[in-house]
Amino acid sequence: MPRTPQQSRSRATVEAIVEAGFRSVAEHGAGTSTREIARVAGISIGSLYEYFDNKEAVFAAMHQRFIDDVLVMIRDCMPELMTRSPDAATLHLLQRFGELLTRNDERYLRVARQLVAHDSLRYIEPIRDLLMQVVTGFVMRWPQFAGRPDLPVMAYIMINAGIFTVLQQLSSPNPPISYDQLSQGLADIVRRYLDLPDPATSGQPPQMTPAAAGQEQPGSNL
Amino acid sequence: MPRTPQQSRSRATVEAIVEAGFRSVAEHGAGTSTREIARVAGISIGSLYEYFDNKEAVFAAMHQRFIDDVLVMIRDCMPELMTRSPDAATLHLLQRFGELLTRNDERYLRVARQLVAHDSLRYIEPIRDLLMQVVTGFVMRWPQFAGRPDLPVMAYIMINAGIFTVLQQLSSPNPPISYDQLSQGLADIVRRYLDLPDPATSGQPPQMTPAAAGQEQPGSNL
Amino acid sequence: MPRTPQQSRSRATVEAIVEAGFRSVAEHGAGTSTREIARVAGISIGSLYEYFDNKEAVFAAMHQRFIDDVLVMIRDCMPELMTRSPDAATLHLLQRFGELLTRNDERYLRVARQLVAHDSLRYIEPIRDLLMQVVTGFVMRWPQFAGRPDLPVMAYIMINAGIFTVLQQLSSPNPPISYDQLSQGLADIVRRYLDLPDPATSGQPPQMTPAAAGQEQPGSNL
Amino acid sequence: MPRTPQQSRSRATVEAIVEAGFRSVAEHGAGTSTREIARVAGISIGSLYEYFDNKEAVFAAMHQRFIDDVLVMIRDCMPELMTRSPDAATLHLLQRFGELLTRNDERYLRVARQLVAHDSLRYIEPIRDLLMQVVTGFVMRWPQFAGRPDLPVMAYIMINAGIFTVLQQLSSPNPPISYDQLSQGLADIVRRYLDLPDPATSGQPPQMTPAAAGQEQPGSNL
DNA sequence: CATGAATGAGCATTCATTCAT
DNA sequence: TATGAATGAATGCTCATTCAT
Repeated sequence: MPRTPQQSRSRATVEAIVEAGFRSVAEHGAGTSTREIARVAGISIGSLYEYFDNKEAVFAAMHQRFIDDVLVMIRDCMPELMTRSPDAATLHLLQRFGELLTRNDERYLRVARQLVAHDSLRYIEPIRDLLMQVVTGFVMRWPQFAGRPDLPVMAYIMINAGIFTVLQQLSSPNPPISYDQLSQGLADIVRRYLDLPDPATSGQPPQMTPAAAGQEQPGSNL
Repeated sequence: MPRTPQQSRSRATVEAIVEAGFRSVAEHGAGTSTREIARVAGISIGSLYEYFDNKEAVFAAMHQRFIDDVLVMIRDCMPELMTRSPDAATLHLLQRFGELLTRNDERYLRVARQLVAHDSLRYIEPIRDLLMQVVTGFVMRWPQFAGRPDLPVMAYIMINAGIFTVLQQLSSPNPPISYDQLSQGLADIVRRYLDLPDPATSGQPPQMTPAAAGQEQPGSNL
Repeated sequence: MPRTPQQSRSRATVEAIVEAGFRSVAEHGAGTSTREIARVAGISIGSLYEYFDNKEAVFAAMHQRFIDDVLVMIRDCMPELMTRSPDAATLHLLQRFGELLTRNDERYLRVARQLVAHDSLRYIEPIRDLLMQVVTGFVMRWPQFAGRPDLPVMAYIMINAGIFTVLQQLSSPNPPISYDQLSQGLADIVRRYLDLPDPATSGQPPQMTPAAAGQEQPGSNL
Repeated sequence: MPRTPQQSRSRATVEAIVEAGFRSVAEHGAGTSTREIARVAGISIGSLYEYFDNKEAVFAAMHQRFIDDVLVMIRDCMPELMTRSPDAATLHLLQRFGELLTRNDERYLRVARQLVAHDSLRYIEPIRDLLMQVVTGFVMRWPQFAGRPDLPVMAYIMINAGIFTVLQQLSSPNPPISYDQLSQGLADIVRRYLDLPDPATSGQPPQMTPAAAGQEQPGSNL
């Protein structure tokens, strides 16, 4: 029955343990021991168990920390995203997501791969849900997309494709394509799905207004 | 240390161990023990170590077996694939891939998720390489795709997207979309990338000839 | 190290700890922790160690409390016992003893069994000594018993037999005989030892006077 | 899943562990560790767990060993017991029981006290049952006892009284009475219950025949 | 070749006790 | 006096691996 961190000292210790958890996983993999985590945190093994019920709880805290940071990142992006076209927004989000995963010695990247291996995949649902909200936001701005019956399905697929190809990309020691190419490719898939013009070949301004975008594509093939 | 299986008896034992490995992982998860594997294989733990250096080697053999079976499956499909349009071929391949992963108590699905969690992601490179060959095969039949500078990149992305979204789909207890929707969606992404006509709305026959396909889409909007 | 409780506040804290000890043992068994005892007592673990040297000391205090309560109970009974015949007194005492052991969630029963398991059996000596005094009291009232050379030995045996068979009886989930049968049986053993008449078959009043009792059994076969 | 000891080597190891269990409990008390038991047995901790599921299983084996030895002892006595009067048989049994408990550094004495402390009291039921059979044997030889309605109850009480007073006696460092006095006293209680003549004062031979005993006590208070 | 008993490092977890505040 | 965070030795148990037979 670990204490709830009420005081600043306790809070700092909890923080140190989670931090040590990331570091230990980075160094020894998912099979790292509570002893190692405590050692890295600079506390005794007994103290670790003062703050966490068991090893699982430490990992859950790490997972939650990762998820929370992703959610914060997306929310931070939200206003910026809404000023862009869907494909440009995709590009922007992928950049930010890649940065987040590789920050701090790639700690989140390792944790994210653990999440895939465990049943813990459910942990990423909040992320998918928030991204679906982003899609909904776009639909309100580009009403011509609203009628597509396959929008929810395609959004779900593209979100998953984005998450997992990025994970795979960042986990590869020698990826055959660059992260930029990956991002551009995913954005291209989004653009094609929405029948948006190719900014590289089109003479039109890439930063079209939502209203204009809708009018320019009256014959949307849906 | 362990002998190379030269004789048929030895080969059969190795086979039994790998098979037992799949069964044990299916029943006890990735943390299954060498004892359990030996027990299921019907041999002594000592014999297991006659044929495999260590536990890791057994898992590596299982991974290799999985990869080999995927490669065989793709090669088997190859003639059939070449008679279809790229998007129809995608659909066909995804069906076969899904079947392979869920065969035998989902044994390959479990192993595939382990591959993601480990550094073992490199194991799937041969699969990607073979799929790239499939793409090359299509390019030879549909010459109009050959000139696309982004083809290798987009193929790589779509292959990865296909593999990982399928893994994620099959691993979800309650996926929000069906496997069929996922396959259709991925095929749709391929179709849009290649500017192929939507078989559902187009009045043209979906099983167009390669030559026709090229000529029918002269004004491709890319 | 721990202070002697001189002030009422301290005395109350000691009391709270002992009380919490009984409650914790009742709930978590003999292996309950000092943390749990402190928690139940509503004090910090640090405070517990202000009043008790160690865990053992808390248990010793509980044992002492149990012994003291038994002694008080016997002393309270004393006048009543002296008005009865020895076998009737035995019956009365066994009833009171049983009640004491099962009071308060059987707390004393649990403690008593611990005493048997530990070397702590010496704790019950004061009880035996007091019961021997009860016997002495009877001897003064029934002088004909005084001459028996085996009286101290038999008294000792019967006292022990009474204590342990009662403990065993109360600890059994499904005892083959009832507590009442046990008490009657033990009283019967006392009655037979003293050659007292069977109250069930004898026409004489069971509440004979001590003097009469002696005269009625002149030919005692001892 | 510890192996069943099939081979003589295994059987010897199991034996060594049980033996070490007794020794460890003798030295360190009931709280002795599996490590200590393994050390005393001269094997590794891993081997201990090859033969026993867990610590509890080792203790259960010790308990069983004790119970079995008591049962064997009683069965060995049985023919001898049946040639004696009930009180003489009681005396004989108590001597043998005392010897068994104090053999081998009093190992069984310590274990027996543990049995009292645990819920393991149920372990001694087989002993009580066998002793009840002994009583039944006597009843068949001394038919005049058969009609006593309180015989089962009194037998149960005396058996328990015998077991627990002996345990208590042998556990006391300075018992106020001798083991011989205790045995004589318990036998005396039996004799009085059955209205047998006092062998010390009676001119009759103590080894009366069962038939004679029945005839000599026609006015048995039953 | 096969066996399986034996090993012991390692792990998660507990808990009596201390001591700085 | 009181607190409770911190400690770390100790425990029950697992399991990959070895090696004598």
